Amino acid sequence: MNQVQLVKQLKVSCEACSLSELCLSRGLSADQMSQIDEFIERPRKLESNKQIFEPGDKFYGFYAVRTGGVKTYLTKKTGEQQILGFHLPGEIFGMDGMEHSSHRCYASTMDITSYCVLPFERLDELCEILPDFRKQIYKLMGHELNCDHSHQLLLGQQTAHERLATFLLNISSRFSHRGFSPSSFMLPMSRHDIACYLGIAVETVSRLFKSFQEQGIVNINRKQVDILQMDALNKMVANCEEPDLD
Amino acid sequence: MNQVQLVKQLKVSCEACSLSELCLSRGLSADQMSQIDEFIERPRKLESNKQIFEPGDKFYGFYAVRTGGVKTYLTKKTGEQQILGFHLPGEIFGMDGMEHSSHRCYASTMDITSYCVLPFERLDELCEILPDFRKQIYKLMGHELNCDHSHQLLLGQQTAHERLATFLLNISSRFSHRGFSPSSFMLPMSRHDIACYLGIAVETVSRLFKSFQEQGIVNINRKQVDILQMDALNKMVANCEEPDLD
DNA sequence: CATTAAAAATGATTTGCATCAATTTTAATA
DNA sequence: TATTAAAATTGATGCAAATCATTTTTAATG
Repeated sequence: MNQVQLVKQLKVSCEACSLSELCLSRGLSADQMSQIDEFIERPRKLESNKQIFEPGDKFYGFYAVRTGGVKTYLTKKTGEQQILGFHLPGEIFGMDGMEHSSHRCYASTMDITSYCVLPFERLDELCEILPDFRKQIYKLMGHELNCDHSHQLLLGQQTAHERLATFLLNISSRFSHRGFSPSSFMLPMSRHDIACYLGIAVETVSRLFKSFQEQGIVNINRKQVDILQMDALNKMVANCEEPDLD
Repeated sequence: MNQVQLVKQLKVSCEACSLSELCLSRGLSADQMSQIDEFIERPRKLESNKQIFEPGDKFYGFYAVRTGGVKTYLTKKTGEQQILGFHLPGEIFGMDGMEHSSHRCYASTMDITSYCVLPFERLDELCEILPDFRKQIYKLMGHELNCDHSHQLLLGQQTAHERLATFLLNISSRFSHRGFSPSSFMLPMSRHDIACYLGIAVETVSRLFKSFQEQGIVNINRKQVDILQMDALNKMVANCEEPDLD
């Protein structure tokens, strides 16, 4: 392989990225997409359990997960962490830094992970000149807020088994949107992380997975999840949800 | 009073508004502020317990509380509500509608309340031409996210008395920023709403208020709160917080 | 001011889940 | 492949806070 080809391979391209339908460039024209391409840095790669940023770190921009998985979280002084969100390929995180130009939470990889960095100043410039892109950014922020709101409902009002069912359906739906099976997938996070996201104890996660399996609702082997009765899960969360809109 | 004066009085003005230091116009020049003035509608007034919007309602824009108080919330089908946030004078709500151009949560008044409506299309136009204003909007959205994150930490990891102490300190600090006493104020919301915000039972709120009072930490009479030992409250939440940044 | 309904407070009881403690399984590393 | 540490599971026990039931207080209305 010659020099030119190598450089080409290293150069990021949203146009070529298999995640372009999910990520920032969603709904943009090829022309607009190439404008984003111009400033996106070469993807960075980290192994599992590495920190991407922590509270106080300067806000550099948004982060887009390409492969692997990232968790964002807050901690109590006693060490317990509350996981705010799991971020799968094609998803964006880091918006917590917008308020003070410095981050307020931690972000760590949960697996070997590669991600793109989208410098905020460049995004802002695009916002100035591309109304469509601006709308995309608004939408993204609204989405983030709505995810947090659902999480608040879960943490404040749902029982442990409702929480776990909600979690499985949420991950399933996100895999499904990326074109993968909604009923068979690998969880990128540990039991401990699931517990910290759901606000329950690890032991409870174990026991509930076992219980779901005994009821024939799922098959769970380590991180491999097979949902056998999607309706049973849906029924379990039926009382927790708002009716579907638009 | 003649016709002209009457019209002038009805006309909203961010410049003249006593909340301008808190609300959207924060940090803008007088010139820029007058640009906002041009599209803000006459404030609307509602009595207590009236709905401003509900899930599915078209997203018209942001809302700024002038007087009174507003709660935003989600509900389970069984009726329980999870309050997502309380919105006091000078604060903004309604950003949940940005994702789908329709709201995802409910917003209701908790008191006689007047509020301004900020049409989103107009805000967006200002974003296009005023980089400073755009930054203000980003900051606002980041703030909203960070509030939600703190709330997630509270709901997922804090005990009932930590939650109530956090709540009192949070309200205190917000009143304080508006120039009111941090240690003596009227709560705009009912015990039930406090419970729904904190993810605990109303009875628990009553009992904890009583317990705090017996310890001489606060004096609570109906909705009037007097904080006697701010340090005691701070100590109570000491393990829950991240170190202060910037 | 009397009547009624809603909100808040108080007490008794229950329970879902945490916590504690101990194994078992899986993964990491020499 | 053996050794070790971390992750996950399983069981026993305790408790914080929910739930249920009742009373008291406050606010609303004729």
